[in-house]
Amino acid sequence: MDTAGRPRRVTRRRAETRRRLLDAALDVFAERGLRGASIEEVCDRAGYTRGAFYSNFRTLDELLLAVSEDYSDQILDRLRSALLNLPDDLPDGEEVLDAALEMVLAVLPDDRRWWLVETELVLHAARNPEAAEAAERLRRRFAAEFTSLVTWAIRRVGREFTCPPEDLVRVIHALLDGAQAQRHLEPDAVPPGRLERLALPALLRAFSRPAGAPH
Amino acid sequence: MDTAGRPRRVTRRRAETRRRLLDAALDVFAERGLRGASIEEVCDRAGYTRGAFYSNFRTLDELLLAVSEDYSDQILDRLRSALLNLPDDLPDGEEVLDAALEMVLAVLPDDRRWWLVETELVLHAARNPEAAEAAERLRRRFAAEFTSLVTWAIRRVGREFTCPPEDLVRVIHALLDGAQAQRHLEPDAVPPGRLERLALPALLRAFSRPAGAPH
DNA sequence: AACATCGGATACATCAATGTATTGAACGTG
DNA sequence: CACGTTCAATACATTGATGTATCCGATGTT
Repeated sequence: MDTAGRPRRVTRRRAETRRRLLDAALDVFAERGLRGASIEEVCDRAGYTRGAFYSNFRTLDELLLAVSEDYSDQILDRLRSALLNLPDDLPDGEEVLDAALEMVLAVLPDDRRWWLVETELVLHAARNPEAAEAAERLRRRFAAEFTSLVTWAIRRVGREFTCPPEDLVRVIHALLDGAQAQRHLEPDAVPPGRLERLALPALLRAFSRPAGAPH
Repeated sequence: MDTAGRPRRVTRRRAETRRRLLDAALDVFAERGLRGASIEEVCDRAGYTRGAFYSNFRTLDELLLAVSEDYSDQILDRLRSALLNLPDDLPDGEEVLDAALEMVLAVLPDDRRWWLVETELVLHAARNPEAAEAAERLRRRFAAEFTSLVTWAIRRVGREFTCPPEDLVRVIHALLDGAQAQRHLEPDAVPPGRLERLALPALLRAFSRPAGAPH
């Protein structure tokens, strides 16, 4: 009924239903896309009828957004714990960069469903002003957190930026996005991490330097 | 009726109808997406009824592919003529790279519709085996042509690769893709060419060197 | 100019999905 | 344990889109 209404308290049953709907939706959206998915199919897979859906969400659009928030939080958690827990015995000099990079790559999800759904959300937001606002919030939150993590890691690794951190993060983000797409489109030609290992070391070295080094 | 049938000869009228349908479809797919678009809306905008559609295509999927082929050919034409007509008075040394880069950036389309439709096709292909095959062909054709253009330009500019050309092209492609997405999602934060000018010079210098230079 | 073919318009039958209104069961609270 | 509330199931009315079968005007050929 209302998702923006009273701060309805969530019973156990409700939480469980929502969880299962979100999980099912990730699958269905990945397979069929936003407009290609039907409310009924999501409910079927979650083991409910449409009644459950209408009791928890108003539209498929709203569900897509919820799925995205949910998953994106999971990614941030993993990234955070990977970067904040870099081992103490990192190698010295330049190799430290590559070591840190490996840590990050290891923790980034290679989930095809997520790629599909994220892309779907991007498209949806690009077309729909209301969705755009919500997606923008999500994106900002992610970018802010990501930037601060990268900043922290660059320092941790004994380097400093030679450009605004936001710029570097944008470039990294762009590259990760594009690489992800190629990987999923041509899995054989582009094994996971391939493009990232090619480009990121060069970029990181171009946009940061050992701390205290002369310009 | 048949798109794979007899090589039906195209009358003037037919060609015109097809053109207008393709143009209308670019708009409609951009606004609504593949599954969100209706055959009727495409026809309305093109100034026809659904009869015209069914006489030229079998499904919306087929139309999407046709639109993509059409537009992608246009891009290749522009790229080709830009790169093959680099001026004779290019600057010397390292700046030649930047000069060439500017030429390319100037000619790449910044068409929001195209970004939307291309992304839509990617998603569609990722989900649909039959579409995947067709999209794959398109992609290959583009990549091959693009690679040979870049290779030509790198030589033309007095440099040589320090990695397989395909790798560099993939990295460039990934970056262009990701940058395009950011640009369209946050037009204010990411003006056209911003990320490209940040990252590409660094990447080009990392993966090519002046011809004949020592390793 | 007459004719055969082609291409697009129209009418129709069908279907899948939606949102709402209502019901009955599960839940957890006192 | 009983009661009131919450939640999901069900039934129903409605809609928008699809594909086909048919028709008629446009096109270009001899």
